[in-house]
Amino acid sequence: MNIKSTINGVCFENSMGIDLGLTFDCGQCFRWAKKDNYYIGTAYGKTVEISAKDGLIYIEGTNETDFRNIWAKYLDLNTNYQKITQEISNLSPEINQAVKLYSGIHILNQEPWEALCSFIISQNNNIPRIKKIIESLCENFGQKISNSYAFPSAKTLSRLSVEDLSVIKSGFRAKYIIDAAQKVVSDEINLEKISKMPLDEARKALMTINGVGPKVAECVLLYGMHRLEAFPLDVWMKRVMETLFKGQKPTIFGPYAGVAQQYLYHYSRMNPEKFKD
DNA sequence: GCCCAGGTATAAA
DNA sequence: TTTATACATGGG
Repeated sequence: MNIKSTINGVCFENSMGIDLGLTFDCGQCFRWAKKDNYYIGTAYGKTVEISAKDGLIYIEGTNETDFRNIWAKYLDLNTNYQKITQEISNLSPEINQAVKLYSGIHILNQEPWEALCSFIISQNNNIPRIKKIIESLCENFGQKISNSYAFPSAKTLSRLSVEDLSVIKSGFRAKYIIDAAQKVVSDEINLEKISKMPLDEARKALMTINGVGPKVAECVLLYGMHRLEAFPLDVWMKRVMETLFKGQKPTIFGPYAGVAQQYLYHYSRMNPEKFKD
């Protein structure tokens, strides 16, 4: 990829066609805030501002080294999404339409621990409040980095009590966060190893954490471990379509099809009439 | 007040 | 194995 340094960051041609709004606001991540003409967010302990203009993507607050080591991977800039979306398009007219509308979504490479915590917090919750709780978690227990806060480590959170966590108002989820942190610190849960396990084994391991069920496990695998390859796309798609046509939300996440899932999620929200019986 | 939110643990059928 | 209910909190 051809990148250039700017005064306080880098810029590069948006040849992969990433759509920042769709990518950051589709529900896969919770720490990006939309400003006037850019998104500001924190990942891997670094805060940056990302914007798109005239076919270029600008990342402010970074350098070429961090771009290559962190942001190119985080934003999944080296995956051929155009090829994926073509495959998806052939599956059905609905998917084809959805792909047209939402073809700039990238599945991010988020940190496994952050994804695990975030999706524990997401259960029986809504996105604005999920974001608030996570921001509060970072402000109260994360390391300060300039004007922002890193996501707190498992080690930090493992020492907290439910009362300590009451400041973030996560409700009944507090005990789950602490259990996850303690299992990670004791190495009973090794996210690095789990990320390389066969899918069913990995899912089983994640679900030994109190408060992690099939849905949270899928989100961690998909968004925190980038296990996009693990499900056959057609099998997953069938599940989602069946769920949608039953009038329910697609609550089980998939593969590589995470891409398609995101399309479908948006598509079903934007065109609810098409998904009524 | 009542209902719901990208669910899960628990008890009971 | 499948089905009902509570769970903390805040917004509509």
